[in-house]
Amino acid sequence: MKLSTRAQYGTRALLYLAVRQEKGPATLKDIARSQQIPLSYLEHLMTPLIAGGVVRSVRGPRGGVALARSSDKIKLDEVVQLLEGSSAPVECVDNPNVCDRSRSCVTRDVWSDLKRAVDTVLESTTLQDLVERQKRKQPSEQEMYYI
Amino acid sequence: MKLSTRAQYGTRALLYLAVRQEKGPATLKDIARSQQIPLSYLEHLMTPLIAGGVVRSVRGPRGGVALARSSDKIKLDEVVQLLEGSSAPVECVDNPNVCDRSRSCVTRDVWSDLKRAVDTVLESTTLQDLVERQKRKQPSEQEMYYI
DNA sequence: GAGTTTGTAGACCATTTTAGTCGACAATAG
DNA sequence: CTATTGTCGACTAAAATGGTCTACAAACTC
Ligand code: FES
Ligand code: FES
Repeated sequence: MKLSTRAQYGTRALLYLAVRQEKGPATLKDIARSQQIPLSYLEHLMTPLIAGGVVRSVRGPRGGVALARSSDKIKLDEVVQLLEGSSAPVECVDNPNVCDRSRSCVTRDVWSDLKRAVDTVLESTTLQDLVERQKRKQPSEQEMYYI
Repeated sequence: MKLSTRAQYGTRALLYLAVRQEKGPATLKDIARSQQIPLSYLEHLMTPLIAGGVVRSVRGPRGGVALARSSDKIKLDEVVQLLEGSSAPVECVDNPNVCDRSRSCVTRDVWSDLKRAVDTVLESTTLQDLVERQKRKQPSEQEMYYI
């Protein structure tokens, strides 16, 4: 039940954008430096986030990326879905046909419960929630370095 | 958030043992055939389960493996732990020192929530629960083939 | 419109993990 | 002793992961 670095890096990057939302777009370079993510890897994480409508980008000088919506409208389940795919721990939870006996398989029921539990957590957490938790933890922090 | 085949195969194998618990040990060969698991792979799954005290084994003719305890005393979290390691989605949840800022990291808090949610499901499900769910689903099934 | 600054797309690659095989061996029933 | 079972370790093929690099496209500045 591991999460790849994609979701970890991606969430950190989005949190960074959420914190400085009013300051306009941030460059990928800034995000990469501040969040300790390899720049050329971060590019690849942005692609699905942009395609998924979570982030918008502006090219050219003074460009960068920013959240496409306000942070309280972005739930983590969407972020994780875009970066890692479904949260189903085994494929047949989403797609019963891959196992021929899935109709009567009780282990599949457990894996479904697992997916439901994970989604419940991720659906109930928005980027704004993270920003607020962070304010509570380090109210006087000036810049947000590596989380 | 994927589960490897180890946990899937392992759980199926244990469920098989739970269903036929009173019949004494089953051979690995039987389990492998019935649950569609490569025999030589199944051997490797049994090792940690035996070491972890979930399964006991008997060598020699008429030998095999059986549950080491009654099925209602075996929770799935133990099984998954033995076969996959911790359910923590990122390492710093279990071991905060791997990230230097873990004290103030809010994304880590989310991953902790995730682990908690997963563990809650797995701790509240025993092999006996699975057996009962199965009886309810296919009360007249004679043998348990591939789940 | 030349030049610089940004993001975009794709091919490419090294390492690690996963899933599995194989062969030798150990225990034990008969 | 021998057949039958489990045990252990080395090995391997294939996939996933985590990343780099090059070429390019858009947009702003002068
Ligand atoms: S249906 Fe897919 S594991 Fe049983
Ligand atoms: S502390 Fe490990 S990801 Fe933030």
